[in-house]
Amino acid sequence: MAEGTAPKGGQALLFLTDEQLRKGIEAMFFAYRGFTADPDRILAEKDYGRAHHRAIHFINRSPGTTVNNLLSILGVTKQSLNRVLRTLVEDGLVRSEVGRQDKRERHLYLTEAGMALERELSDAQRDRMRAAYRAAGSEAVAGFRRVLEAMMDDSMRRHYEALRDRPK
Amino acid sequence: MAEGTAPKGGQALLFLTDEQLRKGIEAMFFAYRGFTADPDRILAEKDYGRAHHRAIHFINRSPGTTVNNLLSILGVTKQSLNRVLRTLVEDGLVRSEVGRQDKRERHLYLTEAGMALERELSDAQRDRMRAAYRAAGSEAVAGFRRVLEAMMDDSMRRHYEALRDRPK
DNA sequence: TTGGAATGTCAACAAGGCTGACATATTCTA
DNA sequence: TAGAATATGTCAGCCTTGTTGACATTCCAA
Repeated sequence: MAEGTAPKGGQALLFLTDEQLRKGIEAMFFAYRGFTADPDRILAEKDYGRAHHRAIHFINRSPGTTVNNLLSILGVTKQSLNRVLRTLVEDGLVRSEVGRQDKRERHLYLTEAGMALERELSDAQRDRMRAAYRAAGSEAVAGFRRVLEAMMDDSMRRHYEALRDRPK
Repeated sequence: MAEGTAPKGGQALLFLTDEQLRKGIEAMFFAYRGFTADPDRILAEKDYGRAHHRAIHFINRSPGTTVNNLLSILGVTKQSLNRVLRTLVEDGLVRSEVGRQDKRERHLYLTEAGMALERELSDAQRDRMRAAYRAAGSEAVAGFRRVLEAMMDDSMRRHYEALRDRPK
């Protein structure tokens, strides 16, 4: 801890100018565009959008997840998610199974084709992330994650952490 | 440099697992939601959207900027931007002035009312950013920015840097 | 066994992206 | 100076992805 500040309590009391904060805000804005650019290009070719990517990503991360769970991770309405899921099921990328215990629930899985697209998308996104990490160095990476984690809403952080250490 | 890796060349050769990269990707996703949540709430009350926020932000950052410049910063079509600008001008938040040298250009400025909304939005966003920075510590902040900057497309980084050190 | 809660589907609407075509004013250039 | 190029605005229409409302099915508890 402690760098460019006088640490008083246990936590360093950072001196933060509006200018520094504003740079962080703009960095976030411009970087997010880069973050989504590569998958967006792949998706556009296949007539899918970001919503499809998000669904595919989290189904892959938690195979067998229910629609409701996905809903609360993605933070959209069920109607909105449903439209995306329907096309993915129609196109044979996602399989939807009626729950055994509770038949109201649908459990979602990627098919082989779904996994193939997931790999293509996440490879592209990981490539950029890897390049950024390499360019920034390992200390930067740790800091990057810490700031992002602190920026999340609590409900999102819960989802994030629930996914964290599952090696897939 | 060098942490959890064997530094070979001048640049540390980070050892990055897919797992680490995936966490970074998910952190980015969930954090961006938090990043936009507060302004989104304010905007919703006033029947504006994120598109209005973006326009207001960058007009504030570069008063007198032209439509064309804004277009290339925002990366949208002029039709799309125009729809937003028209409502902002109609509502008296933005002023559009015919250029003195080149009368084809329009120069954009925030009105008093526009500045007031800008302050409200950026205060909310800065508050969250400040809290995240404080929670993460000053070393983390530097790393955060470095990774984000490395993640941008070149064209976006140019815009970002052009804005960087202007104290407003 | 029945009424309420949970889950998911269908229909319709809005915001904000997009393309294409075109008008207007202005500036630059051959 | 005529014509090309530039900067902006506008109309029309499309798509994705959000929204709300209405409704069907299933489960569970009183």
